[in-house]
Amino acid sequence: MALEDEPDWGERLRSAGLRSTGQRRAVLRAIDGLQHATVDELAAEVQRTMPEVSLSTVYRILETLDSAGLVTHAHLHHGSPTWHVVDGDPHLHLVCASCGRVEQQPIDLALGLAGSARAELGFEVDLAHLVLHGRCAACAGSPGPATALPQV
Amino acid sequence: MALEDEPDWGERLRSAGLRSTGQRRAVLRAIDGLQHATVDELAAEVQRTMPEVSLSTVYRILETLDSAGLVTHAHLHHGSPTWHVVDGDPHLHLVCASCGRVEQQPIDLALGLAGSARAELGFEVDLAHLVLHGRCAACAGSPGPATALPQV
DNA sequence: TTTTGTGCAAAGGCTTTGCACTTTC
DNA sequence: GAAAGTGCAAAGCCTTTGCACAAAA
Repeated sequence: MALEDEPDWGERLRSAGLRSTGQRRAVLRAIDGLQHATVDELAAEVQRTMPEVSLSTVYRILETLDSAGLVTHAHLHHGSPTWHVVDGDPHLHLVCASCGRVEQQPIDLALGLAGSARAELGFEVDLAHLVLHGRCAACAGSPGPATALPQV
Repeated sequence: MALEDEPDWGERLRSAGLRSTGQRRAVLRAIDGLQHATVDELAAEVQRTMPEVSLSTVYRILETLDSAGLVTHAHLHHGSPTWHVVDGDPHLHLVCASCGRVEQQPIDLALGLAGSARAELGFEVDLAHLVLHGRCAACAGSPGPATALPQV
């Protein structure tokens, strides 16, 4: 979030062998800023500063960035996928079925599971794509003050 | 599927407070037989014996059965959800990103993860909805072309 | 007989595609 | 200047909905 930490998106694009266009940088910036945003949310964010960017361009950019490995997506909710930047910091997602909130956790949480799957089944779990559905602390019954605001 | 083990779908429907129609029984039978089938696959299976059953009817029946708790669905792949009957036997799904195969495993595999999530985060994981993406033993081990095949 | 379910066809929403123009390298 | 990217609009899925008819209770 800190502006000074803002990655050099142009550089990242070039490193990935892609051309650095204003639209692509804007989409990267939007994904990085919004975290877990849907296509429409990203498009809206981009169009705030570049109103002429079309939805189809956003779709195409997302696909390009995805195959280049710069971003990835997960199906956290039923409808559209949500997107986020691929950092050096893979994480898994916890999605609350009650309040809809998404939280991230380091993949360490699931290292045991991954180990078991590998040892017992030979299955290599992709932890960065792991989504845990369930109920967050607030909704599961902790009497605590519900931070249970609907996402968005 | 041993025929003698075939559940009495009409009875199940009635118990759930639903009317027992030929279409509903056929959809239940198809879900039970195909396992992890998509809407189109289910419709095709049903239409094999009841050609006049329309796709919209299958959609409506799935929604009805879902809210009645007789079946459930998971988003195993990107597109359509896949459906399966709710038995006394919850399981989690392992989806191979290379060959697209889906395997089921008892939820025991992830009990440790669920415990950690509860203890450390207060998050109650819904194990029956857990999907592990990754590479199955065949695709992870064999350096073959499997890793390059687009999912079917 | 009343209530609920189904078939058909049309409408909706989200995503992809074609083509001419613009931008990057 | 060549190759790649973008905008716009149209086309394509998949899914839902409206309405008259059919089936279940």
